[in-house]
Amino acid sequence: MSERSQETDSFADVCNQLRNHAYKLTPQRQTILKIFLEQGSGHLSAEEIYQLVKPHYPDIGLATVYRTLDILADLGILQKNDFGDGRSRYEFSRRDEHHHHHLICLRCGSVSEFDDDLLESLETMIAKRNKFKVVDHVLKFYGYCSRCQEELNRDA
Amino acid sequence: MSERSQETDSFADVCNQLRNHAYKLTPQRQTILKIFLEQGSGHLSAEEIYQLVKPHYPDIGLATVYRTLDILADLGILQKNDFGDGRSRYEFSRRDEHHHHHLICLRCGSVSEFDDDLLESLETMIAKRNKFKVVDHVLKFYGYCSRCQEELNRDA
DNA sequence: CTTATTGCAAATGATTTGCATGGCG
DNA sequence: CGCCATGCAAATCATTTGCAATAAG
Repeated sequence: MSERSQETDSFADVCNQLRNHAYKLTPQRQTILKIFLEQGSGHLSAEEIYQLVKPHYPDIGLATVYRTLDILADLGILQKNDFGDGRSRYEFSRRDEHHHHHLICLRCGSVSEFDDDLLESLETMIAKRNKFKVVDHVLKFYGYCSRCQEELNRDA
Repeated sequence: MSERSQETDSFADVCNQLRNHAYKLTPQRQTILKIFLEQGSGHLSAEEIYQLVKPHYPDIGLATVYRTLDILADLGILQKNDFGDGRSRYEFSRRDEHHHHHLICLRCGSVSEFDDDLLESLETMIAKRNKFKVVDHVLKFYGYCSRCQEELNRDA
């Protein structure tokens, strides 16, 4: 229940952001947005989003998906990630939410998330030490998720 | 003086690594290797390496450069980086040297490096907390280098 | 000798772009 | 109504691959 109203709020919210930036509120853009609000957790590629949108809006072009993702990422509504599989992956990023980082499994490719408190102090220290003004950071850990660790032990 | 002998050692060292893995020591591979040992510090793209090799070995093909970079990165002799400019960038990575991370300037594109002591403990903690076995990590800070900060203040 | 390696050209795969048409504000 | 947005197809761009010729061990 609280989930639904939260989703609705987010949707209206993003629509306003688009309007404020003089972007038109086309059905294609709305559909893509809804996909993210419904999925919530996934790290979707452009092609995956394209496939998910098609049932709702069959005439959409892949180029439109790319153009929309660009806009949403520029506005900070989506986070564009590179997990090293050759395509960009997008996830919904609630405003004001401090962005998280990723644990990428080298065996099954699953991606999980973690928040960083410690990284804050590391960032401050490094910025000071190098006279470098940090505006964003990316932290990824590659390794094996717990499930894959078990399966590897079993096979060995 | 100590620099030259160090370079020579590194060269012989890498040649041995190739031999140990049953890779042939072709002149193309040797030339590419020397480029890295001479440059030392740069973060070179495949195309840039190709251009640097050509004067020494005009008939080399770009595909060979890519293939060689793959091998050297697999052996841990080179570190393959993604700085978000759409091409991979390689740097020489002395064996036994704990790999460093990057400060990427959003204005001038310069890349500087820093080492991480604190990240170690962060890694341990996160691994424990998430039952995730970490084998590698990537940490990048995006922001403005000291030079660009000055220039931005001047212009403003 | 024997097989890994090479150069070339063609293939790939994600993303971008030109352009005429269509639709939001 | 004007101009942004769209769909389509063609263009890009980095990287990969098939293949016959070549060379390292």
